Amino acid sequence: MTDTIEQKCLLKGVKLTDQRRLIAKVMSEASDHPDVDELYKRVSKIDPKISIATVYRTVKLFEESGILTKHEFKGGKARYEELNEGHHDHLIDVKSGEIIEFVDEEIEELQKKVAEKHGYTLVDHKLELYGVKKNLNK
Amino acid sequence: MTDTIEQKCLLKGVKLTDQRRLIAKVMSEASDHPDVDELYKRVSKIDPKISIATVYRTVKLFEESGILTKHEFKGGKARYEELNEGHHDHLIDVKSGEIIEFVDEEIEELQKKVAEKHGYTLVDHKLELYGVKKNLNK
DNA sequence: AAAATTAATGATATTGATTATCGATTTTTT
DNA sequence: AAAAAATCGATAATCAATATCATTAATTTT
Repeated sequence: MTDTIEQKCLLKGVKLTDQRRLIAKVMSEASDHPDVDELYKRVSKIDPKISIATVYRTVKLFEESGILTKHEFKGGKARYEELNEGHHDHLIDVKSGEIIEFVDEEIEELQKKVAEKHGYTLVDHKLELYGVKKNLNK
Repeated sequence: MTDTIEQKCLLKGVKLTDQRRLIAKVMSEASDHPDVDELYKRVSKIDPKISIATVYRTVKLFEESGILTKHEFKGGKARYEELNEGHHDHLIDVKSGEIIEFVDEEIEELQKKVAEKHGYTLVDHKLELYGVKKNLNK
């Protein structure tokens, strides 16, 4: 297991309040990619007083501190995920919405090469694959 | 040169009105990736009567007809581009906003493989590279 | 070709996600 | 403990995009 978000905040000097700590905890425990509404629902169960404005503010703060990443998948609202060393991309099931994480070193390498070829240093990238499940017993 | 948008509409049975024809022409002549506001500005110069609602409606219609593609680059509004056979991805200069188009067959192939490996058939994908220009005379 | 029906337009209201504001509360500094 | 600064909750404002609706244009029916 890797560091919790709370630990990362300590390391990066991001001040934690009760609300932030709660949001950190819920995001650390999430194994999916919740949007703000969903996250708000989850934290509200524990602290019904929390404001959605605080949730928005906090995910933004965490994102700017390099603790969360924001995904803007096709035609949906922004979704958030804990940012860990092991970067990955996403394969999205267009029927069910299920999200599968994957890493492909070869693709990563080729991306860098493409950028270099055009005279650029790659600083970020976004790769999303959209697919439909294959019928395996055909 | 490839077909104009107007020709594609004829082929695909998309009915053209004066407004749609104008939007088609402006998009066919565009070599960049304008958002709706920019497109509205350009068509307004020729037909000042046109409504922005019509521009929104038309790009949506063209997109659904497979004539335009919509790009949702990081944190900006939707941008549109004519869709031609030769698919390509985008390398975005994070400083200037300049957009460079590229194709990399090897990456395309690997994407399909990744999807297959997870039991999926790739139906779509999005690849965006974000980079900074290299100092060439170093 | 006029009447009737259907489709598209322009103007504007509405929506939905996100950000901004602002007074109240909490935390930190002095 | 008083003063200053930061954060919060509630809600207003913003911004892109869609929906509504009366008017105009195009198409079909007679």
